[in-house]
Amino acid sequence: MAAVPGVRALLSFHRPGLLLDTFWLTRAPFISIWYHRRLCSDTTKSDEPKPLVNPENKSLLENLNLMGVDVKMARQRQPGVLRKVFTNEQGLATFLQGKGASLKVIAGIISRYPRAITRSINQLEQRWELWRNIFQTDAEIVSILDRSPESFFRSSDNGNLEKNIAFLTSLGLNTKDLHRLLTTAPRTFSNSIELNKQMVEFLEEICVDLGGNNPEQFVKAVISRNLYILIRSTKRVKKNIDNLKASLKLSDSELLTLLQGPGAEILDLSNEYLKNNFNTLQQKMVSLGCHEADIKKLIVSYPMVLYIGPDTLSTKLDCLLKGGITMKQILEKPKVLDYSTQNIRGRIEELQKVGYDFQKNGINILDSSRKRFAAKIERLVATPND
DNA sequence: TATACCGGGTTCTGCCATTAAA
DNA sequence: TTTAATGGCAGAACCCGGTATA
Repeated sequence: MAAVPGVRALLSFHRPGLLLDTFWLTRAPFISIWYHRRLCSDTTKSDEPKPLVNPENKSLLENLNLMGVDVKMARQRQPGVLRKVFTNEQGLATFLQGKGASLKVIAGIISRYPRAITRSINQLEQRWELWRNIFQTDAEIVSILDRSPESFFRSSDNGNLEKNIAFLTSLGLNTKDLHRLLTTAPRTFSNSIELNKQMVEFLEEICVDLGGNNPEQFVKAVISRNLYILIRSTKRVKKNIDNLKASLKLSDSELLTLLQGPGAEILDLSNEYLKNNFNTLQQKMVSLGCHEADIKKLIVSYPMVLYIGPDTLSTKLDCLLKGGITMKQILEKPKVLDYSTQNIRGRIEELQKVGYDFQKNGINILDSSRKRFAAKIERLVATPND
């Protein structure tokens, strides 16, 4: 009976859709030896206790080692793959090399997502072609695979991928949007089509519930503003929306405007993180003499303030206040919080050197690109009274 | 010409748990 | 029982420049 897995594996070898096309290129020389050894050992040592799991495939390990794969990492990630009899590591390597991937990149991909070596050449070629509908070059795809191998290899269901592309296009997302989506959140395309549909339907419902009359446009706006939304659960997004509504005491129309505007950007944050950040911000602002209306105003006009971690936000606010800027000014121009504390501190110091008066001239100067800021400083030095 | 407003670009994977399939 | 496929989670900002307007 112990020989059955080996026999089954050999029988399955003749089933369509398996790795026939490349297998003989990879370890064909090993198979007869392996099969013989497996049958002999299984029949002659039947008294010995059966191992709990199949042993690792030694020739596969040798191959992976030769390819520079971090076998220890691969074992930790997906141990089952190392026990497989039929794999396609050489085929995968040849395929990826043909697309311009270096040996180091290929080794990195297999180390981090070993299941990649179970994909057949046909599957790889089909999937690559589908991605190429969105990307201009192979190099772009290679760089994403290098960054996130799981996104490309986790599913072998190319039909699902094709349906996803069609579905996302049907939402009114153009090639540029799809490109951004696949570059930024490639996992979206490995989601089951049902999961993506679920999120889209959920967002449409939110829009309608809030009195919106263009749910399609709402969905497009949210996805376009937050490319990570489709790789989050509806549970998470719903809880964030509920929390925002309750904490800020927003009317339906205010919430709708917020969500399809800048508020979309914070919907994918973890529920606890968003809640904690809100509480910390509230405490900090109250301690600075702000009222509930100020807090609401700040979050509605600049929701990204809730994206900033508690320590960073506190340090940043202190830095601005210490530099002579008032809370009222920050509430008027919250975008200044976009910039790093280090950047703000440096700019305040430079402006103080040239005698810049924040009360008289405002704080907009802090919210400008490096180039524009430098040009402004030059002008201030040339004409100090400006 | 300088400033204000606003939106876009960058990047966000790696792991674990659960379910389905073999 | 094992493996494959899939869902879900934690983590946590900064900068630039086009265009409208004063």
